[in-house]
Amino acid sequence: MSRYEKTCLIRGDGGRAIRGILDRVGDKWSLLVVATLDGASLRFTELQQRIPGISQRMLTRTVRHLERDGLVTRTVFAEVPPRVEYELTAMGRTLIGPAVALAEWAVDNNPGIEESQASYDAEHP
Amino acid sequence: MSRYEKTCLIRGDGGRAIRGILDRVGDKWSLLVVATLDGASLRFTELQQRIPGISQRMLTRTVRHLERDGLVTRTVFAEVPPRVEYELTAMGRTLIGPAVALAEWAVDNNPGIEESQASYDAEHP
DNA sequence: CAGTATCCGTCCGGATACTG
DNA sequence: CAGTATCCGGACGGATACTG
Repeated sequence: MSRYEKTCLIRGDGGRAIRGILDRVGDKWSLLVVATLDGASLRFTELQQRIPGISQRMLTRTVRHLERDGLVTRTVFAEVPPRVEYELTAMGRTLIGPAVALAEWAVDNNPGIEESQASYDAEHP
Repeated sequence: MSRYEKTCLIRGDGGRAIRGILDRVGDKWSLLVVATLDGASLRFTELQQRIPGISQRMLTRTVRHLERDGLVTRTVFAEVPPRVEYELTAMGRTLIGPAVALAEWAVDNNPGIEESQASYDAEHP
């Protein structure tokens, strides 16, 4: 596939593909939840403990969205006290690859970006 | 690098890396602008014409952010009428790869996601 | 042509309190 | 334990009008 065909994947259909995925996992917590569930089946509280700073409300919302999109399964055990386990689906696991690629890019380029921001801010008072 | 080390790239530092990149290009238009500038030097109006639906204001804001982050160069020609050309920087071009990977994932999995959403919505009235 | 300026509605996300 | 309910501030993004 040529370079042009590749960027067409982004621009295709007026950017619908990118827009769709960013609407799904472009928010503050989704990719973090997915990465945290990689290879592990975790309960609500465990998930919350492993994701510093996330509130109960936002964790609930995030896992609900991920469940609706078919990226995460939510299993309720009929016990007292209640137990709920979250796990990645097969589709959810396939997201890890692209997400890691993006994270690698972020880590590699953060220094350059911050440098650019600093000089931009210096020149634009 | 092991799978675990990979997801650490996402979760590392409390998710700072992912958070940083999504704050940068996780908005509605940034990746679309980057993809549109791939391999082309374009003027403001050309850019706007190739990105259906973007307003003058949002295009201005988006290219300014990308310029500040060092992903795009903005070249002003001292002419009348004014001419401004936008181009990807070397760093900007390196973003295309990971972005395309994400777009590919989006295209491949959109059917599955929409199916999951439909059945979720059916079961949760 | 390539922007700025202004207004404005909506959604996101945090804080807090309450519950099956 | 695993949520829900409510309130709130702020950022995002669209529409419109104006300008060097």
